[in-house]
Parts: sequence; structure tokens; C-alpha cells
Amino acid sequence: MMQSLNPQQHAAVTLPPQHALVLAGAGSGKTRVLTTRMAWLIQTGQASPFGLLAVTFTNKSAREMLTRLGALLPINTRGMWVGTFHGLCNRLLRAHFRDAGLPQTFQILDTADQLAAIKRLLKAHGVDDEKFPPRDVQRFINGAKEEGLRPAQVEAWDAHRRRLVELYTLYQTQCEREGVVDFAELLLRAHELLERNGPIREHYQRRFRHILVDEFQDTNALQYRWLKLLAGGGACIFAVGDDDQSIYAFRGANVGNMADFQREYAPDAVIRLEQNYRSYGHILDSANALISHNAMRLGKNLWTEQGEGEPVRVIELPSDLLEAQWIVDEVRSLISEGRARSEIAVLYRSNAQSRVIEHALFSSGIPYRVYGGLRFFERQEIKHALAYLRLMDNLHDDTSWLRVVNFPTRGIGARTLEQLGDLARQYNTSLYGAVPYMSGKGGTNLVRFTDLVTSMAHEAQVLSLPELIEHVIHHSGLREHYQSEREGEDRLENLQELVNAATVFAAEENVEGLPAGRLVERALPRLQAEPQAHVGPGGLEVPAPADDDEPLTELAMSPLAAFLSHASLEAGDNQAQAGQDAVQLMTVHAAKGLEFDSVFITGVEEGLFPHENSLVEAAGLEEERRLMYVAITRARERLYLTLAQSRMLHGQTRYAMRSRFLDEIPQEHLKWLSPREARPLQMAEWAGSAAYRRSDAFGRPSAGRSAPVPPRTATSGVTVGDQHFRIGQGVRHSRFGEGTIISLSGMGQDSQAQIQFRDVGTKTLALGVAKLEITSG
DNA sequence: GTGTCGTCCTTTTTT
DNA sequence: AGGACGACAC
Repeated sequence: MMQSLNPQQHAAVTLPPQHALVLAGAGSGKTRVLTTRMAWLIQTGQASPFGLLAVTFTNKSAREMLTRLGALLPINTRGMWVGTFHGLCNRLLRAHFRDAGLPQTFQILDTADQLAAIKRLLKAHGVDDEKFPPRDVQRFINGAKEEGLRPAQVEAWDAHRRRLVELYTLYQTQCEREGVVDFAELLLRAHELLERNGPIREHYQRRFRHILVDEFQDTNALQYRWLKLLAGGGACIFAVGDDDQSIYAFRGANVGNMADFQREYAPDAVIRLEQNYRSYGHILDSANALISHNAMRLGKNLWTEQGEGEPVRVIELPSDLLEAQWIVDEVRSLISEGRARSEIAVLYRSNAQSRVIEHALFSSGIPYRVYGGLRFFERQEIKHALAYLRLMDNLHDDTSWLRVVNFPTRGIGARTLEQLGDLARQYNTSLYGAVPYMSGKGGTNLVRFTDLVTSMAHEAQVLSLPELIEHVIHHSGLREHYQSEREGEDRLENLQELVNAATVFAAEENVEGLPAGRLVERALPRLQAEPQAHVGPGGLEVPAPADDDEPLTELAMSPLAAFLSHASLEAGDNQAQAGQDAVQLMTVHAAKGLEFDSVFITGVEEGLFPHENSLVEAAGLEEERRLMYVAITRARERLYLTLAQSRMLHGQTRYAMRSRFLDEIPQEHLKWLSPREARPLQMAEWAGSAAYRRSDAFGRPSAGRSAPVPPRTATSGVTVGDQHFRIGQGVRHSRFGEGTIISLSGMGQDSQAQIQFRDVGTKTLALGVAKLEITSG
């Protein structure tokens, strides 16, 4: 188990029981250390499998951890507390729903459900959604919750914010009435439960002697507090993370948690894993050099025993179309060299870039796979089916009610629902609860719908989970609806896939054949019927696990409720054509944690990567740099950085110069396939440049590629009045001082320039308005 | 209740 | 440019 660990990995794995922070660089064997540590703790008898808690951010990494652990030790990992923050909190709340003040059947709102709930709330209270856009309200509420704040604790320093706090309060009341819980609420509730309930807190504090955290740099304030609370009884926290790979600050992750952890817990051990087993030297050194430009770091330098390998290839092309075409040609030659398509990744900063690349790949007939986009459980037809199922569990779930009350249409219109909503408010009940108060024509259809849902709920007491879903799809009219819809073919297939998913789920949970709605008593903490000594892989006698406390509450959940949680917490795969050998397309964010033999990082331009929206603050630029660091370190053997001088964005052609990140990598690691000029090339120069023609000498097929296509615009500049502006030009502004134009967009009087000023940072100015003096270029 | 037209927005995303 | 969503008309 321990063989072939390097000294640092070995030290981390065998650390005595104490708090520890492991700074694990990209490709340094982080997951391996985490799982081997768990196995080691179990095997040496320092912990029982259920005395460990391991927490991750994604279901995928939780699964991987369990799989690897299962491979290391002959134990049944089922029922171990290994999961995502949200998954574990859900488990906690299910087990102690009463103490947490939740109904037994509480359901989980995903982001879209939450937004719908907020829209409904705003409408019901006549809130001006110009002044309070639902998305902003959502962000405010989630932001507060992620800071661990209830409405009373949020500072409201002006009228607008006071109103937001009011809305937060109202939203909370609505959620409670409906028995639903959003993602952030899972964490906050679980935290409050542990904080306020001494016996429960002490039970879990006694139980989990070892808490292991993956991707610690991505934790937010509330998650960190949750961990601290859980470890408050003397448990050891083993936190693994990489501050250089923190790329989720924009959604509340706080890298500062790493430094705080180091300070507050004064961990006796900070271990750095700096040997990289993934990339060749030039790639790794490029990444190191780049990230060294960040000021806010804990510090770490990756090295490799592999040779320096090939230099990083860099190429600048006249346009996004040519960039895509060039990539496709290069991909084709990589494939013809015998490389697997699935080992080639094309990464981009923003999703908007994928279209052009997809188009080029498609035209060339190269199979590709795009990550991101709609996931299985987020599909419209699936959400409809799930809404029926949720109503079966909880008729007061207004979100679900509204989603399907008139889908398929059954003559219940907006007016009827408005009336119903008024009544519900009047009698302080759910929409379902308000049905008896309805009179008139609208009422009869509503009663019919209510009967439908109640009869389905009856079936839930008889039918198994897959049977129930089949029943719902049929009797709700969903099947018929999609059969008659022109493009309903896929949707019908997905609905069938939902039945399959439920079959698999029921088998995994051992509830096959049991009625979907019937409670299944299970003592979750019990892992094995009879804890006994095993013989470990090394012939080691493994002591019987320590006797843990009996659970305070047994988890009682119906197969249906369990399936619904599963659907909310794990949105499912979002990949088309899984399994096929295809070129991988994804955003840099989505690539985190993955690795490929060959990687293309596209759009390495100022304004795009780093993204212009991040340039307003220094912290933003550092996050962009970390993002580039993550991108570079995905590559094992070959790395390409590509950039385009012009690019279609939001229906406008934009011109940009190469990313500053390119200048932060020492040239010795780079091999320019296009001329690297002190200033960006003019397109006219480019089209005729010898370097471009020479590019065929690099072994790419020149056939199939047309001669250099003239750019869509003659020069990369705009003319406003009698002035002609170009990228890279020096300018002077009366107030902002000296600066350089780093990007241009628009035409004539409407054009804008992004200017990097020497003293005041980057500004975007309207050229028709701003008075600029051209100083050079 | 459904279909069409216009308006708005557009960084990154998991649970 | 292109998609999503909301307002309006049939």
C-alpha cells in the first residue's frame, strides 16, 4: 500500500494524529495521498472506517476516493462518511430532521428551482424586479448563507440592502412553509444543528476522530466553520489543497482559509508535495514561472524527474476562425501520429469560444465531446417527472406544484393560479392547501389535478420506485404529451432513461421491490454486521474497529425520498457521446483535476485570458493567473498556446493583443510558430509573412488549408474622426495619464478601447467621447 | 393556451 | 451573433 510513495507523500500519509495541511501541487499525487492516508489510519487501527469523515466538492471525487479506498483495503466502503459537503449535510439533516426543524420529507432546491421560487416570491410581494432582479436577490441570499448569516445578522446599511434582507426573510419563510431547502441552506442548517444541539454535536465530535478535506482552497466561510465545529471535540483535520489552484473565489471560495487554518490550528505539520508526476520540464517550468508572478501565495515550486520534453508551442493567428482551423489541422496531425483523441484537450476561458472550434472540428469530421451544458437531471422533461414525484412526497412543495399543475396542459391558467395563490396567502397555506377554498370553474380542474396527484401518492405505497416512475410518466400525461410533440423523441428517451436510473438506484440501495413511498429503516452508521479483525494486504492484522457510539437517530427514508435527494445533489452526467474516443472540449474551470497528453489553451489574449472583467482588482488578475496555471498543468507531453488577433464576440469583431501571461513565461520554454513581435502584428503584414508560409515546414498538412485568408477587416484598428487607433498604441488622457491600448471593439464613433494606464489601471473608454492624444505606435 | 416577436444579456460553476 | 425569456396577439 505504501510502496512507491515519495518521502513527502509518505510523511503525509503516516503523520501521527494531528492537524495537518498538505500543500499538494498539480499532479503531485494528491488524491493518492488522501486515500492512502485513510487506508493507513484504518489499517493501523487508529481509526475505524466509520470514525473517519472525508469531504470533497464534487460527487465525482467522492466516488473516486471510495473506489480507491476499496481497492486498498478489503472493507465495504458503503455507508462511510465520504461525500460532498452538501451530501454529508443532507445525511446529517435527514438523520436529525426534527432537531433541525425540518419536515421529514424536506426537499432540495437546485439553483434553477431556487430562482423560480424567488421569482414567485417577488411577484407575490409586488417587488419591482427592475430594482431587484431575481438573480441578484438569489446571489444576495446565497452569499449571506455562505457567510453563515441569517437575515438578522446581515448588515443593512442602506434602504436597498434593507429591502434585500427583508426579501431574504420572506424567502426563508416561504421555504419553510413549503418544506424545501436550497443548497446553501443544507450547509447552514447542518451547521446550526451542530452548534445548537449539544448531544448531537458531541456525538459526532466523538465519532469522527479524523476529518479529511479535499480541495481545501475551495472552501467557503461556512464550510470552514462547519469543519471547525465538527473537529471541536479534538478531532484531527487533514486538509489537502493547493492555493495556486484556487479558481472559485468568484463563487465564494476563500483561499484565505488555508492561511487561516495554518495560523489558527498552528498545524504541527505543513507538508508540501512538490514532485510532479504529470508534465515534462518545459511545461512545468512555464507554469512555475507564471505563477511566481502572484503575490498572494503560500509558496511552492513543482519539479519533475522527467526530462524537459518539448517546448510549449505558441502561435498567433489573424482570427478566431483561423485559430480554430489551425487547431483542427494540428489535432488531425496528432491523431495521424497515433495519439488517442481522448488524450487531446482543447481548453478555453469562456464557453462562447467553443462554438467556432466545434464548428471546425465538425466540418473536419473529427469526433469531439463538449463538457458542460445541460445535465441529465436538469433537463426539462426530467424536471417535470421529478416534480410529480416530489409532490407525491410533499404536496406542499409549491415549486413542484406550479411546475406541473398545468403541464401537460389541463386548463389551469394563470388567472386560476393567481386566485389560488391569493387564497394560499390569505389562509397561510400552500397552494395545495388552498384548493378547497377555490370555487367556480377553475376549481374543478384543480380538484381533478389534486385527485391525480393524490392517487399517484397512493400508488407510491404499492409500486416500487421504477414502477412508480413509469406510472407517473404515463398517468401524468407526460408520455402522451411528448409523443405528440414534434421533437419529443429525445425527451421520451430521457424519460425512459429516468426509469433506468431509478432501477439502478434501487438496486444500489438494496430497495428493489420495496414500495417507493414506504419508509426504510436503516442504521446508517453501522457499516458491517459484525466488526471483526481482517488481515490487511500486507499480511497485517487489522484490529477490530473501535466501538462507536450508537447513532442517535436511525435514518428513515423512503426509496422515493432518497432518489429525489440523489437527483438534486447529483445532477448527473452532462456529456454527450460518452465512451467514444473523442477530442475533449471544455472550459479551463471544467478541466481542473483532469490531465491529457496534449492540451491546447486557446484565446490567450488580453481581455479574454485574463478576462477583462477580472482586471478591475488585483485579486481578480491573480485568480486569472491561477486559472492559466491550472490550464498549463493539465498537459503531460505537449502544450499549445494559441491566440487570435481578432475575434467575434457579442456580434462585434474585437481586436486584442497577446496575453500578458505569455510574457511572464521565459522565452526559453516557448517555441513560437508565428513571429513574436514586440508589438502585435498587423493583419496585412501577417497574411504575407514568410513565417506563416514557413509554418508548413512543421509537418502539418498544408493541403486542405486555404491560403492565408484575408482578415475580415483590413487592419486591426479603428478610425474615429481623424484619429486612427490601434492595439499597442501609446495614448495620453488628460485625467488618467499615459497608457497603452490593449483592446478595441466596435466601429467609428461607437468604438471603445480598453486602455492600460500606467498609474490608474485598466479603463474602457468610448473613443467617440474620450479625448485621447496618440503618443506612439 | 399557444405561437410569435422583440428585448436583453453574454466569465468562470458545483452542490 | 445567438439564445432565453417575457410581452403580446390570436
